[in-house]
Amino acid sequence: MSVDCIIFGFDEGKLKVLVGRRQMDPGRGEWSLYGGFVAADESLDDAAERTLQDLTGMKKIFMRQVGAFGRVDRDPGERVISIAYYALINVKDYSEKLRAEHQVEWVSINELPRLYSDHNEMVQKAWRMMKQKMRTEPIGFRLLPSLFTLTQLQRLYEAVGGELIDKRNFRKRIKDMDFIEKTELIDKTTSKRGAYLYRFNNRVYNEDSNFKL
Amino acid sequence: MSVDCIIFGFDEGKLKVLVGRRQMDPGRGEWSLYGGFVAADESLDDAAERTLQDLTGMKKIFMRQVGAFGRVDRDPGERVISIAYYALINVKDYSEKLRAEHQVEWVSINELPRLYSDHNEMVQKAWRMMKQKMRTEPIGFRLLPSLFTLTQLQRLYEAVGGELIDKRNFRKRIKDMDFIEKTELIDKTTSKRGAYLYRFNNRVYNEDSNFKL
DNA sequence: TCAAAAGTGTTAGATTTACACCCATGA
DNA sequence: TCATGGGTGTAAATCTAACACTTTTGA
Repeated sequence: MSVDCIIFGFDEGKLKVLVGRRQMDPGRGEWSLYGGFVAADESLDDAAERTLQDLTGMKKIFMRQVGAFGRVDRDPGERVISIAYYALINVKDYSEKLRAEHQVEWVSINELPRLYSDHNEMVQKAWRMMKQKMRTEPIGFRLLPSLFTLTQLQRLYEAVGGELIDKRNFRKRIKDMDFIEKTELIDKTTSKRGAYLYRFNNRVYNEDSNFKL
Repeated sequence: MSVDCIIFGFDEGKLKVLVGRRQMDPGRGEWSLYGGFVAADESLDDAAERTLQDLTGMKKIFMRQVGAFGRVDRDPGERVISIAYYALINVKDYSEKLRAEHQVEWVSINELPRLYSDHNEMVQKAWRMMKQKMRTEPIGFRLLPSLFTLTQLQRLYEAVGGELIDKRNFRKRIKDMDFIEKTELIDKTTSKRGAYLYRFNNRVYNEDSNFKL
């Protein structure tokens, strides 16, 4: 009984997944998701949470179950049933040191190599679920810094949805959502002119509550 | 490691679930979903399929995984992780004899009693997923006889969605879907005038392919 | 001065919703 | 003949999609 984590990040305008070389037999050296075993005294969710924290050092990561994967021959050694979870983190919040220690790296979801066992399937299913959830719940902000520009947000939705979005229509929809607040701060790293920084206000969201992108 | 099945049926204008009294300890006698254990040499899907067939005698039942349920204390005896599956069957196709033998009955989803362990959670999640899928994929027909009236179909969507639908708008949408074919047959069981019977043509659906209700 | 990203409204078309009456029949 | 469920169309409102130019500023 194990858990495997599909950890999504957003960087360089691309949706990425954290993958590494498998450290144990069978399949040592193959590209793989990061996972762990479920202890006798912990729930599946707890196991996933612990695994995520072990890898990233971060707590309270947004995480959802993808499902159970249980082909008989999915693990060439003994029989292992694995529960997949996807998680969303901000790439910049992840300690480079920890990342290197665990020998995992961010790979664009469009350029994923063949992964160990059924891990590619897990990624595809996780992506599908995450995409769906991102349309109707404000979870995308977990992939961004707490202050972000509208262009960044748009690029995120484009990367996840896999298609370009009209800038004016996108911004119109954002304006209707009061919980996406414009600050007076300006980010000048991506343009000479600079772009206003926005923030997601969860308190306001919980009052008025409706999200659709 | 077990599987639990949320078997949906549609009868008397209501969405129903097949539940029975639990036959083993712990929890003997409590209302419960029908389940079974996963054998060492079968996949999760195979285990669910076998369990469904064992209960209903039917093969090739439409079935989807709901997810893994793994609270440590979810089973008061030893630790059991369960994978829930939902399935759709036509109530009329289910042998009354088999049903009685297994001592399970159809209970309206709105009148479900408290079920064993976390089974109520499973049902709710299954319902949510099924509802979602029924909007965009033509799976609802599995809950109906192969010939059905438009009123039956509408009642089904109302029962699953939990709200009333405008008759004319509903029928307008049906007309746009060429794979829902009107036959020349008339059902006179529900009205004096009689209503045309329709059928879902999967072949046509696979050609033209788009469903939205 | 110019290249590059930020910012901003309008309009046509498509989709969705609301709504009320006649039809056919068996009892 | 009448009660019951079957069947049908239109118009307003809303939502969606397409589309192009001006602004700011650092190099």
